[in-house]
Amino acid sequence: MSVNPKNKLTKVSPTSIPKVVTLDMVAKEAGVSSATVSRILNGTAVVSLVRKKAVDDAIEKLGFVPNLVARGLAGGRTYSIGVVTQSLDSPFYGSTLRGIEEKLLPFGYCPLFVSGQWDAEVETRCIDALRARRVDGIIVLTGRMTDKALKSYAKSLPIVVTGRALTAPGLVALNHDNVEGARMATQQLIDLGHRQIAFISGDPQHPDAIERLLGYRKALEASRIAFDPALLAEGGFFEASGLQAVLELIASRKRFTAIFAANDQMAVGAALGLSRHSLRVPEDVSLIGYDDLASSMYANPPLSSVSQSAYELGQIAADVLLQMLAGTQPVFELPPPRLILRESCRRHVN
Amino acid sequence: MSVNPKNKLTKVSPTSIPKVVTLDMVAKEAGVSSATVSRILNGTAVVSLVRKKAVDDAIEKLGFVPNLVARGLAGGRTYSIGVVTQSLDSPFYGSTLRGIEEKLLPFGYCPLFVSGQWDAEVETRCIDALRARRVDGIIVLTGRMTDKALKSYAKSLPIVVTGRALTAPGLVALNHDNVEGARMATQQLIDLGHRQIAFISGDPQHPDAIERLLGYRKALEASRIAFDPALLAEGGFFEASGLQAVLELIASRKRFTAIFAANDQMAVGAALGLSRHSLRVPEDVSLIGYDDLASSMYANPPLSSVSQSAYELGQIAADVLLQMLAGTQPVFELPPPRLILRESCRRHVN
DNA sequence: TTGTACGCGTTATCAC
DNA sequence: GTGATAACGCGTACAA
Repeated sequence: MSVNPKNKLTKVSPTSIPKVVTLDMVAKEAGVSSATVSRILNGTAVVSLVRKKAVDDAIEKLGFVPNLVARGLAGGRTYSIGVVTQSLDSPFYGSTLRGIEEKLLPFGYCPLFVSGQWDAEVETRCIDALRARRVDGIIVLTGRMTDKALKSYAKSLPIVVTGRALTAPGLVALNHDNVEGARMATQQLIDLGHRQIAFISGDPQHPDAIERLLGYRKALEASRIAFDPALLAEGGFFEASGLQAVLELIASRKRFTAIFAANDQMAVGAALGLSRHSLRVPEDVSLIGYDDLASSMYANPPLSSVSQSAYELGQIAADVLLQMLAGTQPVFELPPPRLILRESCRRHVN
Repeated sequence: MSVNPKNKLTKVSPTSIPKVVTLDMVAKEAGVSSATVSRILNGTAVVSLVRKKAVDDAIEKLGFVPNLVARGLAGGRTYSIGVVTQSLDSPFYGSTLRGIEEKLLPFGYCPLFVSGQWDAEVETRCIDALRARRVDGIIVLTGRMTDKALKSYAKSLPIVVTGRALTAPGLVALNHDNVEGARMATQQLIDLGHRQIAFISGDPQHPDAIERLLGYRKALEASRIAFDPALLAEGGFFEASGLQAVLELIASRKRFTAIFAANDQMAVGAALGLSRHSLRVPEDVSLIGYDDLASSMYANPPLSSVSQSAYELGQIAADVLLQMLAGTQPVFELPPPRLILRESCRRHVN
């Protein structure tokens, strides 16, 4: 039984000052003009040390906290970034949100998360809501909206979007190489001696799904394995659909020795479906997923997967937006897909 | 292979108007005063139909979108609610955040999520940041901050906090009955004939952990089973700690036929640890978790768990805050813990 | 270096 | 009902 080393007390004195303190009050207290206080707060201009000391003391004494709403109105920048995710409880995007937040905070920016629910109309409303709140920029995670609509928004606001390949002024797209990731996963199964490899695709509306199917087929072709539509099962990126897909696959009596699922959630569902029919992973069927969710390491058995580092993606997206806001040409490097091998796949033996 | 029924086109026309349109411009266009436009926008007073029509047309024509920052400054309310969660990628709180968002949006409020990282100081900074942004109210999910600090904040801002039992003016606490939930889970294992029931606790700094241990002991006492410290393993609420705890338990050579883990993530880790030693769930060891994560239904085997309906919790928290903002005495009912039985536990046979 | 004065876009308080 | 006009709290020319 481990002992917690840092048993530090959690006593924290709140800054709570019920009264509202304004910059003007600080100015009065310090005996200077409000402009001087503002200058000190923003480092806009050089201020004499005596006055600076007086102002700092006054701020401390009164417990002054700048009103960011007023600052936003006056300065034109709100120091908040809109983030359109699809669902706040997505295990994949959750890490991305964390990456965004951690990158933004040190620079004084605060993310404003809204969810688009995989619906173009909802997304549009989200973006409009963010614009009404005068965010300084927007990060869109994948999304269903058309490229055209996105480009149009980019005219008035810097935008970073993931999961697409397009370029436009004021718009940077961060596109993960799904084809290559899927190819790697499939190739791995081929290298392990598998020839009947089933593929559980994602929602065909989703570009990721299409690209991953492409990568699957690409690997098969490279090894001169004929693509068999009977080995293709359509899923919807959630666990339930992976389970369903495997049940259909089994019911079809089509033989397969391995499954590549277009994401980890479906892979987990598939694993359950297999065990329902007493098929063991990896003894009877090898299994690989996609996304490398944090939980996949603890699946039973630990799931092999293609990592597209959701957390880093968030950090990069935020970083790129920060660069755009700074007015510099954004430079960035997207990590390539990485195959994470765990215990869910093994060599096929006849 | 299922066919997607709603193959609706995703064409959405963006509201994008690069030019900034102000309320004054609308007023000029409609030939009325800005006050009238504001009144129509907010329904503050009765306006003649002719003018209303003119204003509505002008709004439509110019594509006017109210500046919520300016509105916040002038009106004193920002229509945004601060939400202090602990980690944006928590599978448990993710559902809660979704519940909060879905409840708030229809009322014109927008949640502002920040994460406290299970650290009282970080939380304090979060709340200060939210106050600087002039949120109308705050929801704190559990949190490490002292009750005293929280009460102090509540003096200047309505606060809803989960995972605590305390009352104060301007403060409502939504407390889940952890003791009862843990008691139910343990009792279930006892009812199944288990007598050596190990308990993997959570981070002892966390009130939930303490209460769930209490519930575990309460159930044992009720059945006159002596509490055995050797069956207690300390975890930290993450998968890794559940795995570690089980390995320690096994290494200690202490016999046990069932495990109750203080949350699902540790339960999943524990399941992996058991399989590392060729112990099957539930044939050799029964297992119950806590939280009923969305993914637990698809664990292998599907995990029995105590549900505290994270999603509903979020909805209720938001609803209570909305009531406080409306000035009414909040009424609400917290759902009791529910035991969700799946395939990870079974009757103990000698 | 420092202060004055105005503007940011909206709501709220008056009179009419 | 409706329209001036004063806040709201801060940034920033401009002048000193």
